[in-house]
Amino acid sequence: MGRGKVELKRIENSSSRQVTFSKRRTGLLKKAFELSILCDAEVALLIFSSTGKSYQFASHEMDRTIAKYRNEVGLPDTTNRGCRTMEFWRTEIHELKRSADDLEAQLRHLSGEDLSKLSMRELKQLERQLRTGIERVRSKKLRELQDDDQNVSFLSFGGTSCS
Amino acid sequence: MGRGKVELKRIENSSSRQVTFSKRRTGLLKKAFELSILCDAEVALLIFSSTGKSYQFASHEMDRTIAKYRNEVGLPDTTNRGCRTMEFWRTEIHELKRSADDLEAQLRHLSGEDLSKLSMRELKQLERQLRTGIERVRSKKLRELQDDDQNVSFLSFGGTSCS
DNA sequence: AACTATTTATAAGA
DNA sequence: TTCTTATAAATAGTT
Repeated sequence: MGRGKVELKRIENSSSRQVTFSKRRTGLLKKAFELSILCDAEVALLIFSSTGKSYQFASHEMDRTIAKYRNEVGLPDTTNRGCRTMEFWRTEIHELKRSADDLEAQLRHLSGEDLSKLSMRELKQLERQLRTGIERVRSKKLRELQDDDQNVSFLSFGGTSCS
Repeated sequence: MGRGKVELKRIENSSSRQVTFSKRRTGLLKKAFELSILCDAEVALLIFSSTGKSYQFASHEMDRTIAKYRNEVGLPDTTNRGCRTMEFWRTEIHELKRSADDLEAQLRHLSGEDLSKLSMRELKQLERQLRTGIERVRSKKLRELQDDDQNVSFLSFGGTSCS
């Protein structure tokens, strides 16, 4: 984005590299922040310049996010020697439950329940989504039936040749 | 960037939020990668969706970058008690994630995706569910519109009486 | 650090 | 999910 396209490789000119680093670092941090807010995500970003200066962003407690990562990867967390406080787990579970609630609300909406809080815009979107869904289910059904027909044709052809 | 400006706050509509998460996550990972290449920087990025799914990028060894961070910040290494039940919590979280995955699968089915493993019986059931849902959404929409009409009638009656 | 011409990212819709 | 398109945002090169 800018006056010219840039090849994806280390910028050789040191001062250009420095300037680009500064601009893009800012942009990246901003976008990490936006993602965490808009999408309710947990984001941690660590940046070290080639000269060793450090910059970071964490939507939640940095250590917590790192702990989650270690947990995910299956490695023991070196911060706490593999142990975490009760609070960490409590929060983790609470958040997962919250998102499950969210998913359940979506399911209710798609079943046409609990619509009272939805705006007209959301209702329209929901209807579109349902239309699409039903469309796809129908065409899948049709395909299945056609496959069955083919089987039947094949079988009765065999039968005919035998009689 | 897009057809409209977006307010910087949690996107309420859950499926829009998911779509935005998917797009922006991709963008963010890409930019993290580009920064590391163009500017010869060390970058680590951890992202967790609200449903607990994890995504990451590391230009170098992730642990190395995290270690650098810890070194930078100074190791505040909090004490750790009550960590014997770690396995219990791990399992607990694993199960919650599994049930979230389940819910997500159901949602995909209702959106007509991922139908390949469903039997004809299940497809029929799904179609019925979708029919019911769309019916309910439509009647809700209708009621809303009728309410609007009433408001409009009321307003124009008022207007008329004033002119 | 500011300025813009351009490129990129992405929101909304299909 | 993936594509398309209109628009918003980021940023490369310049001053």
